[in-house]
Amino acid sequence: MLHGVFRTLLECYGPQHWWPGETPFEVMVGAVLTQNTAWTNVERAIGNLKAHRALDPAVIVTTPHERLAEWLRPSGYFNVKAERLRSFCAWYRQRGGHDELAKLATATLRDELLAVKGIGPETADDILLYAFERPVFVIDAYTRRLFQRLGLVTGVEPYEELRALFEQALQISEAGQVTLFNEYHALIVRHAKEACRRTPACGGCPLAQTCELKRSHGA
DNA sequence: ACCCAGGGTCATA
DNA sequence: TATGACCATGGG
Repeated sequence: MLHGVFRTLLECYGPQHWWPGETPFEVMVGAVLTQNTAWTNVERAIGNLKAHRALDPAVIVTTPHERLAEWLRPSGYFNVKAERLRSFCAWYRQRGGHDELAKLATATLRDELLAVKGIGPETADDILLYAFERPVFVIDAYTRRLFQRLGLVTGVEPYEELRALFEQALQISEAGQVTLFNEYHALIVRHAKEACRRTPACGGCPLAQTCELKRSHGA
C-alpha cells in the first residue's frame, strides 16, 4: 500500500530533487526557517543571509539580534527564528560542525537535535534526512492528512508512532531508505500543493484510484 | 477580508 | 496527555 502510493506519486510528478540548498548547512537553516511558513518566503530570507555573507554559523552567532531578525523578516516569526537559528548554530559550532556531527549515530544525533531549543521532531527529521542523509521518515501535516484520507491512519497518532509505522512498512536497504524517504516526503508535499487541496473527492488526482479502492473496501 | 503555509514553545488543567 | 495562545510574513 505505502509502496503503491509512492509509485503512483513518483510516476505522476517525477523526482522532486529535494532539499533545495547548495550545502548541508543551508539545508539545516532552511529547515528551521520553513517552520509553518511557505518556502518562497524562506528563499528570500536565505537570499538576505547570502547577500550579507551570513549563511555561516560563525557569522550568525555573532550578529546582533536586531540585524539577524531583519534579514529573516520575509520568512515570518523573525524574532523567534533569529533566536532559534542562533541556538542551533551555537550547538552546531560547539559540536564541531558537520563533519564531526556526521560521525554520530542517527539516534544520538536525533536526540541532540531535539535538545536544541527551537528544533522539534519534524525539523530534526528534515535535518537528519536531507542534510545528514539518515534514513528517517519525516511526518508533517500533509502526511497525516493524505494517509488519513486513504484510511491508513486516524491522523491524530503521536509523531513517533507514525514515524515508526512508515519506517517499518518501508524496510529496504539503508541506502535505499534514504533515497526513498527523501523522494517520498518531497512528493507528499508536492502532491498537497498540487491536486488534492482543491477537491476532497480527489478529482483529477493521481491517487483517485486509491481513494476509490478505500471507499469500496471501507464502509 | 480571510485562510493557509514544508512547527515549536510555553502556560495551564 | 492535551488543549490554547503566541509568534508574523506573503500569496491566493
